[in-house]
Amino acid sequence: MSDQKRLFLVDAYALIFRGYYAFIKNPRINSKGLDTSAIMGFMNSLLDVIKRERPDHLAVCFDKGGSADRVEMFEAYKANRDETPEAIKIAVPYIQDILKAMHIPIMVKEGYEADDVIGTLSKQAEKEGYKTFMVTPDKDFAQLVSENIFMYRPVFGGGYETWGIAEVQKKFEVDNPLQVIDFLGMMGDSSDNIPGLPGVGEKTAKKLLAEYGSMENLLANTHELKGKMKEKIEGAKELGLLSKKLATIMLDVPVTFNAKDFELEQPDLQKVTEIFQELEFRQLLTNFEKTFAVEAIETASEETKIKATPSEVKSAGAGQFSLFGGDTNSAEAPTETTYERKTAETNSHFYQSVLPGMATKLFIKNLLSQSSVCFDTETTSLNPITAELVGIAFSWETGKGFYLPFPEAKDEAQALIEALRPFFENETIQKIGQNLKYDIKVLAKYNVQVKGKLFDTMLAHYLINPDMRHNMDVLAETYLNYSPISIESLIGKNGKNQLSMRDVALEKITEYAVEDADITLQLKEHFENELGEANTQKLFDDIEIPLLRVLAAMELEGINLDKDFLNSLAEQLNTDIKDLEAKIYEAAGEAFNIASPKQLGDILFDKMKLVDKPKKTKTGQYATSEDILSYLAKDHDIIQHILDFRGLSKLKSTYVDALPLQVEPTTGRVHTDYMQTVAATGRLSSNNPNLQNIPIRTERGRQVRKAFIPRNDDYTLLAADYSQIELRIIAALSEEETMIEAFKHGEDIHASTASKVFNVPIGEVTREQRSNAKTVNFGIIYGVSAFGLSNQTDLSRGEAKELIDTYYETYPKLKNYISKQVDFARDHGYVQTVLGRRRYLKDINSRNAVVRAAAERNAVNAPIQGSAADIIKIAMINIYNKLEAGNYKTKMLLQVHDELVFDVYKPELEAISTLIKTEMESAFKLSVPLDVEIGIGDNWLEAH
DNA sequence: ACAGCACGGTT
DNA sequence: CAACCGTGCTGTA
Repeated sequence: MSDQKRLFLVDAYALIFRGYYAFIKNPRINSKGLDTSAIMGFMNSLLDVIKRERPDHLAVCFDKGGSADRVEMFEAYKANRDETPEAIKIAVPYIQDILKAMHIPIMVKEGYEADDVIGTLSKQAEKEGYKTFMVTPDKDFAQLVSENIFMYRPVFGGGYETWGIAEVQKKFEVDNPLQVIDFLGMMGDSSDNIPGLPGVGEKTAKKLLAEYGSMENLLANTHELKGKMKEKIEGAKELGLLSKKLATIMLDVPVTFNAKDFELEQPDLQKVTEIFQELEFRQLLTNFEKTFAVEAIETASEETKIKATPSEVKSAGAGQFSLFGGDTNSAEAPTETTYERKTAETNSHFYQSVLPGMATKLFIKNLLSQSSVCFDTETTSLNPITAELVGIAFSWETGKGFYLPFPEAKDEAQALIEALRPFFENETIQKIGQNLKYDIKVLAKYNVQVKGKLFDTMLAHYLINPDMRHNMDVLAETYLNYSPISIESLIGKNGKNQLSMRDVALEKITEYAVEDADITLQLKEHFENELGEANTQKLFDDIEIPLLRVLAAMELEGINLDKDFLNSLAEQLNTDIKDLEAKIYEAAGEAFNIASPKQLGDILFDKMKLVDKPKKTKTGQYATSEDILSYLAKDHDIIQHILDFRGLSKLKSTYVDALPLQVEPTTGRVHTDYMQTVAATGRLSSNNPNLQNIPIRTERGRQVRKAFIPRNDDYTLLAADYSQIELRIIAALSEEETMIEAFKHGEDIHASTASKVFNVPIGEVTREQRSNAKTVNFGIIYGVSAFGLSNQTDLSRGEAKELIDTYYETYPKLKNYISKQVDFARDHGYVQTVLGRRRYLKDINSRNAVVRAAAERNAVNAPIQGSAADIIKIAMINIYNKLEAGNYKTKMLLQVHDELVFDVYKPELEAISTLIKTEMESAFKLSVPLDVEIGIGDNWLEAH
């Protein structure tokens, strides 16, 4: 690094606004009623920059009176800005006072914006050999970047990024930072009310810039443009030039860079302290003192000391630790802003860290003498496969708990977990946790099993109220009126600057981790009683808890993916997509972004006027969804091309391109994450990646399934599908004999329905009749209406209604069952599955007919979909247990609602096929037989 | 960077 | 018409 001097120029308003909005949800109000959000936000940023960068020279620049020149050019300039918030207006004089006390120059010139001041100063400093850093998030500044001038941009979640020439070239896709002006001029800026060229947004601006290099060159060559864009831009040449001028930062402001004045020196601590005291900035003052390495005053150092663990905190703002004594109404105390909710700071607690050596031995001895313990692992990653243990928190008594930090060295960590093995593998100690599947997976990577009875608070709450969310923070707030320490306060927001758990100080992580265990334990005590209802308890003990271990095993197993195959698929798709793109552009007469429904709608319906009165979406855009476009497909080639383009793009981006990226490098396999508490009906959901929506319906799409393959040549894939499980359930629950008989005789149920509804022999059912019958059969499960049915088929509203009526005549008990479900829901407020899984329907008696109808459909659908989910869950547990007990090499890999996929060790194939079929068909006894179809193959497609 | 929308993939 | 998840675009910030 060179020893070039560094100058930091701070864009005051940008940071003030940023700070103000950071606190917008939780404004800082001090005891005098003053909103100090903006001041605090700005000071935090300023101190942060000083602390990180230790600049030699620094100044803060303000706007004054707006830009006279720009308003003269364009009246509306910045005219649509909202009135500056009161808190910001108040903030400015305070901030300027603080800056004066800090001996930091305030640069401001009447009639100029901070941009211009900073621009002028940075160019002056450059001539004197300085490196200048412009502290601002505002992209406009990118035009000033040079070899010696950089942007220093705060990023969300903390931290900064420095933009030099290379970064600007990349972000804006330009050769020279000066072209940023052309870019801004073209696309405009709604916040500054720079008009820009009509119809030109970010994407188009980049495209035009790449082609023409500048606004002037573009305007000189508009004859090369096509279609609507040509028209629009030719009509706006003046506006374009004006926009560019407005976007240009001025470099001739009458200000002077004076190195001596700009030197960063020691602040006047006395004065700063006075102002901070008035504002009630306690923590900021400590921070300030640390930043300037001033001797901390007695009480301040005292405050840092008490944070050492073990810590006992009685209540926040306890007088004796208050810096200024007497005044405990600090604006920074969380108690001030979070109303009456309890927090770790207001609640008495005793959280201890257990350090290596004797303490650990004693702790484990104590741990092993417990009968029920809540634990929570802290790790380096959310991905349990790569996660390393950072520590584990334990609690078995409300308000108390312990935290065991784990060493970073692998062998030492393994040694510690070995010491804990007797606890985790103890069959008699109950283990309590929130989302235990995660902890179990992490521990499995250390070769430790979690044995004994489990209580998962997330699962418990899922059964108590499936429609809510089940994260610990929500549960704590709802049931304990308690706000846990946020993970963000430890490691920052999710993003590239987020810290690892490893980087968190022991005292902090102890408070955080033990609090989690403590709260989870308290939630367990709460939920235990609520589960009391006989059925819910059984569902919990016999289904969800055992299933958690099954899912953990399936997820750890993962599935083998043929990346090469997908890559070749991607290339084919690419060629076809390019072809379609060319055809579409030709038909449209111009290039546009086909993937943008907005642009597509404009082309089809504004420009080409393919239809008289196009349908609009609820937001007023033209609707371009598949069902609408396919009506037009036969009349216009372009539509078919668009539909094909859509289909192929979706295939490529969502599956073919995305899946290979999801292969876990350490295992070479794809590990989905099954969510056990998301779907309100009891189904699982799958993500990262979602393996429950891999295409199958179209020829092109189903190729993706060929990429899912057995682990090696000794294995084969087996897919086991429940056939028509939901229809069987509704037939059984409604006791509809006609339908039950059809199933008992192994008839094609849709053909059977068609034969009865259309009154023809089953052998003479036409393809169309069967298809319509199939739609109604499914419709029934979803609580169909005539409107919905006619949308799904070629039938008119009237025909649809007639079909539904005949259907109900054919299956009278089915109709009866549906109204019984709705009545039950009205009386009890919930419906339930065959195993007693409940779904509460608060809208079932709503006076709003639309809302009520939706609740009624749920009343019909939830028991059906949910019972099917219950049944396959039972099958999964039983199969898993048999595979384990029989020491089979075969592994269960995937669940897709009514299908299970296995990696079968070939020598076990015969035994396994029988085992799976038997277990699935006998998982639950209905008055209708369950039927399972087994398929085997070298990939998932073949196995069907 | 994030939220909301439109769209489309599965059962 | 039920239950989900992921991608890309767009406007706001």
